[in-house]
Amino acid sequence: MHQINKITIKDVAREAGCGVATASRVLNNSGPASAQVREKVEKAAHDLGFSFSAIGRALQSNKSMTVGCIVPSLVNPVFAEAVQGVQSVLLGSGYQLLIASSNYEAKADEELIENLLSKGVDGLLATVASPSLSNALKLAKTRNIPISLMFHDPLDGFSTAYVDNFEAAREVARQFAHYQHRKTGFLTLRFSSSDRSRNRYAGFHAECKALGLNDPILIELSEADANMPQKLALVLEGYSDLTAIFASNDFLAIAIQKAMRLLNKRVPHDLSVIGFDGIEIGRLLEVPLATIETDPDKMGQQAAKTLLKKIQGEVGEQQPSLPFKFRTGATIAPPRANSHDDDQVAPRSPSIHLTKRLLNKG
Amino acid sequence: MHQINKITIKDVAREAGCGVATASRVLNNSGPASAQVREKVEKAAHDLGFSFSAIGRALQSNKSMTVGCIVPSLVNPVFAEAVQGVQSVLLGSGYQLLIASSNYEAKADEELIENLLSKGVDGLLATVASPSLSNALKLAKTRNIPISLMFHDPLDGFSTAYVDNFEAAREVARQFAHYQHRKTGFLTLRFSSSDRSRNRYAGFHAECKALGLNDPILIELSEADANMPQKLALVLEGYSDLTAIFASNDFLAIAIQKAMRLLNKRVPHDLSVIGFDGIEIGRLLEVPLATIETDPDKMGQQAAKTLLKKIQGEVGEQQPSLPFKFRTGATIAPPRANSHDDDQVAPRSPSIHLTKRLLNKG
DNA sequence: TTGTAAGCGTTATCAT
DNA sequence: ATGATAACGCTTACAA
Repeated sequence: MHQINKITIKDVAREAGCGVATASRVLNNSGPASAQVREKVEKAAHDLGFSFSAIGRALQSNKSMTVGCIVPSLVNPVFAEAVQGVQSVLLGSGYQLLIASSNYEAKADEELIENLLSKGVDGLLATVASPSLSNALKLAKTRNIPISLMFHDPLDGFSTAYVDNFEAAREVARQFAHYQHRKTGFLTLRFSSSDRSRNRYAGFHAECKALGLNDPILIELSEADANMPQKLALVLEGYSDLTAIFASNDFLAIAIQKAMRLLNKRVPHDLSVIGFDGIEIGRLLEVPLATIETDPDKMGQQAAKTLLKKIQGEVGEQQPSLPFKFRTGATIAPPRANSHDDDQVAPRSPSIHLTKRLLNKG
Repeated sequence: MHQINKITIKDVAREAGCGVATASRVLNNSGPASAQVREKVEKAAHDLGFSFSAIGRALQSNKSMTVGCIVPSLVNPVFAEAVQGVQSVLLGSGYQLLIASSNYEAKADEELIENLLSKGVDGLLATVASPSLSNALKLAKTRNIPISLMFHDPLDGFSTAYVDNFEAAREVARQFAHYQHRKTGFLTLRFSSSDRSRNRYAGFHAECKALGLNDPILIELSEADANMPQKLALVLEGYSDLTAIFASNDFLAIAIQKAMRLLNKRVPHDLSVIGFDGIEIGRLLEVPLATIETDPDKMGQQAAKTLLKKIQGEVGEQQPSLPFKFRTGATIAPPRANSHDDDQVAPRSPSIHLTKRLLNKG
């Protein structure tokens, strides 16, 4: 019951009273044709509502005019913007995007890429758990399918569009140092499966060390911790000696602010926070978020441009890392003079009591 | 230089020393085969690293195992979540998603859908400027390609997954009425090209009328207005008699809060605000956003499920509208007693002066 | 149980 | 300038 009415080039040729080759030539402007027959073919195609089958074309030309793109998530605005950037570049190019999101699962990465390959994509844009361990990416290379990575640091044999997470994280350490913080933490989700997060921590750690700060505490959250401010508050309570936290992304940073409010504490008075990504909403907050600004849209654009070059047989060499910028905000300030000046309005309830209260809420 | 190494089923057959039909039957478990040859074929396929070409299959079976999806934007979290919902449903189904975003442009809608059709998608998920005016959608129907709309109100001949924008907007009016507001506004982007926005305004307007409030003022913003709090502030200044604004989405609502801060006014003291969508971040704000909560993820899921049913030849009947819920927040309160109690700390500068100051900033 | 061959829609080659 | 035909990778009659 599906697909009635499929008009093929044969139909057009028959209607126009010519051979299929002629019809093809006319419709593609790919060869000679008398004005006579040209007219007839065009009329026939129009009358019949003909449009080419990309599948037939793909089979014959070995080009699908499709680019595959795999990202961990589309809900994360960082990736969504990157994809948007990709789209904007592809728009005029004749290529279309086949998008898949892995939900941050390495296994899904593999399956989806294989699927993309079987669909004959002409190129691959990817942000995966681990490019170097991906057999599917290896397979793509074997088949000589152009690949551009996004968000990943440069890696042997791949080209990538990225910000230098390590360097950006060093800047965060410098900012904290500048504000006299010594006891810092790094808050992240999925530390083990995100090279971005690991690189950020590494850079942060290295620069803290270099500047003589304490080693930053690594705090890895579960999905649930991150999504429920109450739970996050409980976690943060356990680290009340820290005066500053570097959040691996802006959402976490915003969640921290919320959690601190639940604890009757204030940002930046009781805890300074710096985020990462520079999402737009950070600017609109009552307490504008200090963060590392990046440009995922541009990242997507760069990756897509490089990929197109490669597809067209050009070199598509590795571009330098994209710029980042520290955007200051009201979430960072010097630490309180010292822990004894509890002149806060809200009394600090004993931890265990507070914990119960919070749990009952959640 | 591309696509070296393409292993086809012919190669497998040759390597296994059998005919292609046999290889196909083995690899698909679609017919008889001796244990002997079965083994050989499997080994050959494995050794050669064979994988099927979806293109070849699509051409022969007239099924691409691909579903096309068109949304106005992926950066808008509402659509991103819907797409995520779609993906989650499609995940186990064998169908893959071909995504396109139109950037809210009706012309792009048409082109992209046609492109999708030429790629032989087996079904279409769409959120477009105007389903009823879309020739491309008409074409899809002509070809008997199943379609599910998302976000659109029910429309003759289409099935859709949606929330009842009209009803939801009435609830907003009721809330404002309950808090004694009489002078309200409706703030939106792209009023003319978004049926959602129009339906929301219609419902809001109708219920305001029914409850005896003033007719709500329709305020349509340009992209620039919405993205720059300073500009938005200028706009809002022009409507200082309003005591409550219904923002067509949560981002606008958050932007209003920011703009009011720039004007040295406060939400909800000087202006009550209710948003739409219920994005997560609204909860995390210092002043949690009152809004209409919807579930775009579920919307995507429903649309995808219905579409799959249709593709498989089942009925896929229209589902009822998805539920929405008013989520109260700190952005709504009764209007100030009256305009003369200017006991604010910040003096209200004369409009013209303020305007200049703001413009210099932006 | 197995293999040969037709056909899906297109384009390129090669005669005419 | 035009048209017949092979080829792309696959599945499915059909024949053996």
